[in-house]
Amino acid sequence: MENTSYSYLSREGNLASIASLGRSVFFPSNTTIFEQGSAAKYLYIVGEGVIRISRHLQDGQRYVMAFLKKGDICGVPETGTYLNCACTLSPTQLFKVNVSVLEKRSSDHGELFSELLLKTVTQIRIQQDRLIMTARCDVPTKVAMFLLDLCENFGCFCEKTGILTLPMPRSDIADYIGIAIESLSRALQVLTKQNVINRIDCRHLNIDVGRLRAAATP
Amino acid sequence: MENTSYSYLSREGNLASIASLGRSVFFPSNTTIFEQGSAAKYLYIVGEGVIRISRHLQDGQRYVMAFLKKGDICGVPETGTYLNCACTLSPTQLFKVNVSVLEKRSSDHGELFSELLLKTVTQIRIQQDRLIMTARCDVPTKVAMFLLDLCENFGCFCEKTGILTLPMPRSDIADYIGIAIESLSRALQVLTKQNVINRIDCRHLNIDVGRLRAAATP
DNA sequence: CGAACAGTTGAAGACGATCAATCTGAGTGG
DNA sequence: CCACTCAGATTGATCGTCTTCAACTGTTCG
Repeated sequence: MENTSYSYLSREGNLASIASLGRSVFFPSNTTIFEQGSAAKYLYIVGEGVIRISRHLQDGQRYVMAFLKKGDICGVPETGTYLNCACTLSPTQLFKVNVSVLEKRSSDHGELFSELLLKTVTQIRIQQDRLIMTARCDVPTKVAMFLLDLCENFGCFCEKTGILTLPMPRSDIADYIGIAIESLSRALQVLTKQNVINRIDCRHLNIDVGRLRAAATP
Repeated sequence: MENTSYSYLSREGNLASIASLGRSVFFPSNTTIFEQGSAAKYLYIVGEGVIRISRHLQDGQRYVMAFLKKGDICGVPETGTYLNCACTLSPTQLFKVNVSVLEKRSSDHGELFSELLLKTVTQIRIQQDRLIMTARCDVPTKVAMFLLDLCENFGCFCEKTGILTLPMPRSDIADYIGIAIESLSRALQVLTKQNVINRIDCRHLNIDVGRLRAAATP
């Protein structure tokens, strides 16, 4: 594997140059570092200890997104608020970097890397949502969420007619959601019985967006 | 929600400055853009069309990681090879950017953003693996994968004694894996019966790493 | 027209969730 | 030092959901 064309990414990712912009802070065991929903003013780099990153869902359930260890990073902002909460599992030392410092650095450089960074951070958020969906929702809900995503983001839904044109076959959808093709078919049956969708042919569905949104809420 | 402290990330993420470095290319429907495992020389930004990103697993199964649409990005390299394969679902126009161009730009700027970018790209890869695990593996396999991760990456496994010290309670593990606490307990039973692990007390396990690695392979 | 593939439907079984009961172990106060 | 307590962890029994395998339907294209 040649190492020339992507060395910009393959160097030691120790985050030293970022950590040096912040200050070292300590937390005892079982302490909240930041709350879900609060303003994301700091980015943290773990020095020592183990941290739990978790998400509190509407229904009271909890999902643990990650366990962080030395060299890991959390609090990279995208929307301005923390999407998850962070809590120590052991006495922990962190480097705390003010996000405004990054802002300042960004203007010194070109937009290229910050654009790329934004895209990757967005993708992490999307994958987190998907992870929760995969782990916690039943099949009809998963399918509804997928259809809603198609309607809202893929430009294959006609608002006038209410018709969604599926750009991919059943097998791709099933492999995306992580279910069997047959389960997908049955979930579409369920949604049809609930008058959420109406099958025109296998690539065209009539959608009641309001009901779909309800069906896509766990 | 104030917009000052993170505007470096909140500007329109259209990737225009990156796309401008590449050239426009077209693919017909149902065409492979890149194969899983091949050298990652280009980064792609979707102009028009829908692309399927999928992963082929060892056992012949397939998992669809994502469907990409206008403005989405794929092929951001981390390890030097593509981890997934990309295939068009419709006629597609893309911007194809040589990774070496990014390399060149990186050296012009500080290391800060490329370090951050590497971290986020790594996190995306880890989340992808976790997504596959969550969707496709049975509970004992999931638990084995988790324990192996702890042994290899969290510094809580003593090679001499073969004892793993769990840094978190059962509830955290279960919420991380996405299973019930009781299922976790039963999975540990199964692994014990297979002589993969041996319970000392609820925070300490004797581990047979070789067998654990086997149990963690789907 | 019929072959080949995509999608749907049916029946059986496996797996994990849930609820309830029990066990363990660390911390507390007598 | 020993009961007592309470949360965490395990075990048992039951039930529902999703997978699997199989048969069938429908659609596209030579």
